[in-house]
Amino acid sequence: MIKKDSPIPIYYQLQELLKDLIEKGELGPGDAVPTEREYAEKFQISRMTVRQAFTQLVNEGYLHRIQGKGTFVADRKIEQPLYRLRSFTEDMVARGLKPGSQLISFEIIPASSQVASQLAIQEYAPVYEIKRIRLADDVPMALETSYISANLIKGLTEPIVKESVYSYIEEVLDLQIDHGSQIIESSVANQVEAKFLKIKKGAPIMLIQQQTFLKDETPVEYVKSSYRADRYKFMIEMKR
Amino acid sequence: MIKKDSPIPIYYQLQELLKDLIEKGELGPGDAVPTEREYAEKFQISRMTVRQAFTQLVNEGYLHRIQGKGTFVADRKIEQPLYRLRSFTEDMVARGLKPGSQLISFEIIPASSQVASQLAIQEYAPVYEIKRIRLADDVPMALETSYISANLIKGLTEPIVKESVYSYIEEVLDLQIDHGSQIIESSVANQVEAKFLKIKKGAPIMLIQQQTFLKDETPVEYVKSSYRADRYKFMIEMKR
DNA sequence: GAGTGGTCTAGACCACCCC
DNA sequence: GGGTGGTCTAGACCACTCC
Repeated sequence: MIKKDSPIPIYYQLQELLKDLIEKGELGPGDAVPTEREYAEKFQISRMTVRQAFTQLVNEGYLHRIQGKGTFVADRKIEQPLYRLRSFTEDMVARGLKPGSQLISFEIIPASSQVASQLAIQEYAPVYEIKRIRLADDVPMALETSYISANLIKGLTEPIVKESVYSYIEEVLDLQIDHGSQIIESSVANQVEAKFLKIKKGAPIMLIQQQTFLKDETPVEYVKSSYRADRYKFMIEMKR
Repeated sequence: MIKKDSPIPIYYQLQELLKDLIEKGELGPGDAVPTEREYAEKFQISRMTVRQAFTQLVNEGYLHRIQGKGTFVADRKIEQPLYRLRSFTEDMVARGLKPGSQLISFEIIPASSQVASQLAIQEYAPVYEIKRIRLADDVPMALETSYISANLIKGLTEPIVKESVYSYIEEVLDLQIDHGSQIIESSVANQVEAKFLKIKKGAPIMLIQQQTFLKDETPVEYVKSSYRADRYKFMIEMKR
């Protein structure tokens, strides 16, 4: 179980062991984890070493400690909704709005240097460029341009884009979208954004750039969106 | 410097001492921090205790360690993802900017209905209202108004506000800030914001409202901030 | 009072970096 | 080789929770 003569640190072995138990569901949210002293005794290691493993898992949000009581598997109640990556459609549904979409253009173009760097591909490599107006309750919510590597995601067609790109990637191609990073900034609408979003030029907009990744850090998609500030707010929760 | 007979843990005292040095600019990005053994010797404490302080500062993004070389003040990073709830000061340090603050006003006022509902207190109950200009590298970054229930957080004074409200709450009052929720939206600067932030009226700003909570969901603070859009981006990572 | 996590000690050896 | 951080030990006492 724990190899003391392994080059892998003991605290790390214990950490992975516990993660496994949690991820396999053998320890569910709220369950008490064996005490630090129990693990120290069981594996004949120092309690400080057990603490080192526990501490990291606490920092990663797997466990929480209560002095005098014990160590418990964390509820992911708060953590999950905050960090969950959603498609536009999922986001709107969660907000109680009816999602909609108008395709403006869909084509394969050579990647610009910016897009290439975001997708970690060669400049001029083929990418799908998908421009859409995103609607909520039939009113424009955002103007969105999405870039996807054509060499990674093959066979994307207009009908698929009108359905759901995420479903195609996850279900048809069986690639697992794992995480995304977003950069959010404020700006004001230019002429194009004003026209498509039906707002005045100079009206506030929220620019969101998003990269999405597979588990192995391969970038899948790069999206630039301009949201109407009068209709869209971004909410997140964070742990101290 | 370090009080060994204090009820405040030694590792925590050392942590704050180091944070101060960094925030006051006495230790700049890339500078080597005294070694673990040096601190252990200097304060006559165990090296493990020094490590505990260092480890937390590494996790918070203040320091980074290089095996065989030493421990260094973290480099400036342009876009630092926010995984955890940070004070303005912590946020700026993580971005490699020097945080600063100018107090505009500090008073006790009766809570408006909006503030009362955010803090889960009665309307007209006394709250501290703290208005500040937040600086990054000595240039205005945000205009911030913070509301704190005067019945929950007693004894807040101007000198404390000029130091660190979070430290006061967490260290002196021994209340543990646990999580926060933020609402981010885009807007344009009004006359007041334009004046304090030294931007033009109508320039884009990012409005961030934040509630912070203790573990038992008691709201501690409600903050409304207007960030200069040309200087501030919000970055977050999310799991699918 | 028994058990838990929180803090702390005074060492030890290892892996790594730099001279 | 000398110094750094990385890991680990085998204890100790404290604060807290629960009974």
